[in-house]
Amino acid sequence: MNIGDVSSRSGLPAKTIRYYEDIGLIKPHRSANGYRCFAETDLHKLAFLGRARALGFTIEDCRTLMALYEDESRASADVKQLALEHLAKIEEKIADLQAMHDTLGELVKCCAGDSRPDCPILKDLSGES
Amino acid sequence: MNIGDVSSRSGLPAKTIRYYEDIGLIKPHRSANGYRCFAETDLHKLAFLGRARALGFTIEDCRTLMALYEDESRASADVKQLALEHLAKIEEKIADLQAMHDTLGELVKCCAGDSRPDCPILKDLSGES
DNA sequence: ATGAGGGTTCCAGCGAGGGGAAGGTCAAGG
DNA sequence: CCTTGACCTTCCCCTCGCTGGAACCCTCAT
Repeated sequence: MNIGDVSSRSGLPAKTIRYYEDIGLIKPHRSANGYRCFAETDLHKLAFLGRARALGFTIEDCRTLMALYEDESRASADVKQLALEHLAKIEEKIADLQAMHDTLGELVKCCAGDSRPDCPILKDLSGES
Repeated sequence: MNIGDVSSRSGLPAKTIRYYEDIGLIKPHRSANGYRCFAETDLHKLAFLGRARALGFTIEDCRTLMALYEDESRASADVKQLALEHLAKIEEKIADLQAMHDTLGELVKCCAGDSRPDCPILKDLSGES
């Protein structure tokens, strides 16, 4: 398979696939003409990576997850720990965003949103509380 | 005021303050020795920027907000619209993160997390559903 | 022969700064 | 007077996960 086929079958842009090779996540062979030559296992790995990235795992997490996946003697505890740490980071981000949302939501609610210059949002940002 | 004073009084790192000057958000004067020389108004602007950034506004949003703040004849509607757009982006991010959280949470719940290699998380990532 | 539509490499850039080097300036202490 | 240490300056590279584009090569159909 050439990169275009792998791209459409995995849903990942060709650029991303080249990048993943660059950083050593996959190691496709090369044809005589220099083109990357992907096997089914490469496609499978790329799909794995796509799903892991979609769950928000970092590239380094993905590297670890792939290694665990390929290690037949892994302990599921290691996978679970990684997932739990990631889950905690997600929760933290949600909490941060939620705090912003609440604060900004309050300010927005207090803003008339008309043609007058009076604005509680700007007032808050400027420090007049 | 030198940059160190402004930094400690605004809570922003000196690097960030120099960066904000670089991209034209503030324009401190210079002393004879080449040091940046901040007035109270600069400090005030930096505090404004700090609060806007803490609410998750992008630098470009901050630029617009500052312009609105300094425009005595602004319409609060313009501020509110910017805030509402930002609020929508925040909500979108929260929704994305929440979806990840839910999916990953389910997988984690199903994973024994012991010394055996069997792992529903890896199973899901590998596409065996 | 030529054009379209693959593929390849390499370089630059995004946002919002952070790290650190190399050097100038200033006040206090010996 | 000299030095030390704490500031300040500019400059350039690094982050993360790609993305865009330039310049070039390969293959097949017309």
